[in-house]
Amino acid sequence: MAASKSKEEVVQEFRIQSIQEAAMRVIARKGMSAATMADIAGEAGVAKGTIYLYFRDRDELVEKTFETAIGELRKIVDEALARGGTFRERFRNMVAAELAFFRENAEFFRLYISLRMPEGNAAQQRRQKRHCEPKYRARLDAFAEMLNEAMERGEVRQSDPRRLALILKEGTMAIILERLHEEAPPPENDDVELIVSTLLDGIAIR
Amino acid sequence: MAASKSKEEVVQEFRIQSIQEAAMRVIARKGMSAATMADIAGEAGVAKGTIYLYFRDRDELVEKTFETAIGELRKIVDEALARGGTFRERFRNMVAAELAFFRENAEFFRLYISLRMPEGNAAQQRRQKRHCEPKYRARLDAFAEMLNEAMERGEVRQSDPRRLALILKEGTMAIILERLHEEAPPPENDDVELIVSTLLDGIAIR
Amino acid sequence: MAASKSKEEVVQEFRIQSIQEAAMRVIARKGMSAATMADIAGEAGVAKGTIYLYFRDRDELVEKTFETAIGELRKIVDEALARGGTFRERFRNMVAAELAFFRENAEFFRLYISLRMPEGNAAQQRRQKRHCEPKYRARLDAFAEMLNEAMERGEVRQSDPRRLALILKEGTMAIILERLHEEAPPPENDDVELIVSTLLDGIAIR
Amino acid sequence: MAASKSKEEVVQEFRIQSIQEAAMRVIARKGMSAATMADIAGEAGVAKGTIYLYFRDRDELVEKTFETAIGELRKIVDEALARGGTFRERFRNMVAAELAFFRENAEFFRLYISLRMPEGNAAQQRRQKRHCEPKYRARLDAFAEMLNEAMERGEVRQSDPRRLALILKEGTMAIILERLHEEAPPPENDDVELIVSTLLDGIAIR
DNA sequence: CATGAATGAGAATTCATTCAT
DNA sequence: AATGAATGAATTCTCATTCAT
Repeated sequence: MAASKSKEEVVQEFRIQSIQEAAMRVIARKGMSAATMADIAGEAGVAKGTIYLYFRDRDELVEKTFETAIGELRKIVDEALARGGTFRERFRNMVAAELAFFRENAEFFRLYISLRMPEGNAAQQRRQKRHCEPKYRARLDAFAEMLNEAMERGEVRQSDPRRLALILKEGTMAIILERLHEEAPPPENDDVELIVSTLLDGIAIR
Repeated sequence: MAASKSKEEVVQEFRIQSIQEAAMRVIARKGMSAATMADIAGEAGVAKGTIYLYFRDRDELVEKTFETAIGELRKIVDEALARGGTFRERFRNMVAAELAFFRENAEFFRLYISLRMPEGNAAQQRRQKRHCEPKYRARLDAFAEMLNEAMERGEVRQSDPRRLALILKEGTMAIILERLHEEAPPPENDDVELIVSTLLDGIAIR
Repeated sequence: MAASKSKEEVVQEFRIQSIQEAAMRVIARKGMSAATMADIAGEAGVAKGTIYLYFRDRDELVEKTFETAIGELRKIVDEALARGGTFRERFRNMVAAELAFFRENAEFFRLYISLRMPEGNAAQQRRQKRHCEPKYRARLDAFAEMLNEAMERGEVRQSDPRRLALILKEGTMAIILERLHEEAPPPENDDVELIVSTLLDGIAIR
Repeated sequence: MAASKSKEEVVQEFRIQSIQEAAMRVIARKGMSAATMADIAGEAGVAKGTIYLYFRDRDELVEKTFETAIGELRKIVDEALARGGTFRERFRNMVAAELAFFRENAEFFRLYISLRMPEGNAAQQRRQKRHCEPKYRARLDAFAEMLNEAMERGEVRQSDPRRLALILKEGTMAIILERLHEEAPPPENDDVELIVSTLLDGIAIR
């Protein structure tokens, strides 16, 4: 009834985590289609067959891996938003949290970007099937809701909240991506300020 | 005006174009890794072997296809920018041109998004190698330069032009992507206005 | 005496040997270029993919197979030579050993003959690359050295030992080849005597 | 009735000869299986399709090419033998003629060597089918006959003439092959003498 | 006649998945 | 539970041959 896990469950969770982390690293390094099960098994330090004890097939492994990773990002962002304050403060906290997350999960980034791909590729046979597009959508809707509330409070001007959410999210993401490429990116806070002021205040001089 | 092409050249260009268009369609439909040479040949209405008369291997086909597609986008955007006017007008023209391009090349979109992936996947073995990341970068730099000039003219507030370019481009792209998903997207002009006013004027109420 | 092999090593060696023997049989039967990986796999009783667990590609399989086969011939000939005696005796032993080897490895013969092809086919793209020409050369040099010693002992008249080695080796080989063709070749010993006396004593009547 | 050829026949013969010579050069350079029809057409300076106007398929081209080349060798050797004299003289003339032929047709050599391969590869599917093995056999038989006559005249000691022919032919060929490899081969006459004395007088000191 | 672009059967190679140990 | 050798379907690529121009 309580939360105590049997030793078997602990081992099992550890295995699952190791394999997912290995999958993330390998996919990040070699790309979605070049990452083979052998690569992932090697990176995880297990035999190929072992992966199939925990995941039905390659698709399930990739899907679950993405879900787990996004779940973590979600937790971090939610915590940032929960700290309350004005919309500007909450947006700043969110951006800062995302920058920090990707700093520590740089490898994951390339994965994440492909998450945003539209689904609809009906017959997409082998790799990279449905995956967690839905998760990304859900995250976005939550952010749109936050924008909506801010509009109602008069903090943000009236507009389609979903579209604003997209612009803000992707604008932020663009900077995160850029930082991953840079040898010596500027201090995180500078970029947080740049993003917040650009998106909240615009770039035009009035 | 002269420079007339021999019939062979015309035929050759036509073939190359047919194959590239087929490749775009198939990749858009089935995804980068599920698109086989057989699929592409079938879609193009030629035999498998024929593709190898025009492209060394699968990698070259994909690479060249992307380059061609980006080249077209570039042409369209350059024309929009050449129409001059204030920064706001030029940005509006550019956004409108991009929206129009993707409206007519919806299938291409999914390709384009993967273009923006960071390189660095050194050993990425087979598919989806270097590709045209550089092209995307070059496009971005041109836009950053335009922003820089606008700053010097006092139309845009001082900031890192490269970062602003990223935010504006990806913010725009996010809306384009969204439109591709929507059953009945709003009039293009509405979205152009939304993007321009959001990014130039910000979303905050002062 | 110790150096006992783990079971895995034994199995691995067995597989390698099976595949190489299958390759020899198939190449002997169908010729170098008509022998496909599917043929070889079928002959070996394994799946196509299995071959690639033990050999990088077709070229490596062929190369290694030849090397192994020549190594065996070498062992047999070396044993014959080690039995010592006059040059005539040693040559006779060598010839007899080679005849016996090819009797039991008739299939291998057609392979062997192509081994002797000159290299220099620099750009030879796919099949039949460098291969074991060097091995054949090394064997020849060893025989030339034996001739040299015989000259110093006064058993053989002075001449270029390398050229003599060539004539003797190829003269012997010619008979071996002939025997492979014949429905009912004469007793091996008769041919051994014919070769030895022809090459040592000449055919002219003085 | 006379020998005069129409212009068409002359052109046709010229084409056939060009293509065969190209085939010889390419096969010599790249090996039997790596030599493609495209290679040969390119070397001959004609289109691929043109070859099929003169040869049914690749097999016939190779076969006819070999036959032609061997025919030339045959003519040269026959002339040498026709000069008469003792067996020793005639053999010397023959060896000298062969050395000279291969000096001027070095590229052909690698072809020739593969001619001597045993047939019997029943189902040998694609390349390198029956070919002119028979021609080589016929040449050999003629030489065996010459040996036979020399035996009857008491110039050569009694033995199986066919086997002697083989040893002499292949012994000679071994030296020719060697010369093709050497940067600076010794004077042709030295090798002629070496071959003649080795094979007629033997190498043993009595 | 000559051409060479197009073809497509067939060969090499890869890799997700299974299963005996 | 874990392993990794073996599998074979699926894929890329080659090249002899054809045929419309």
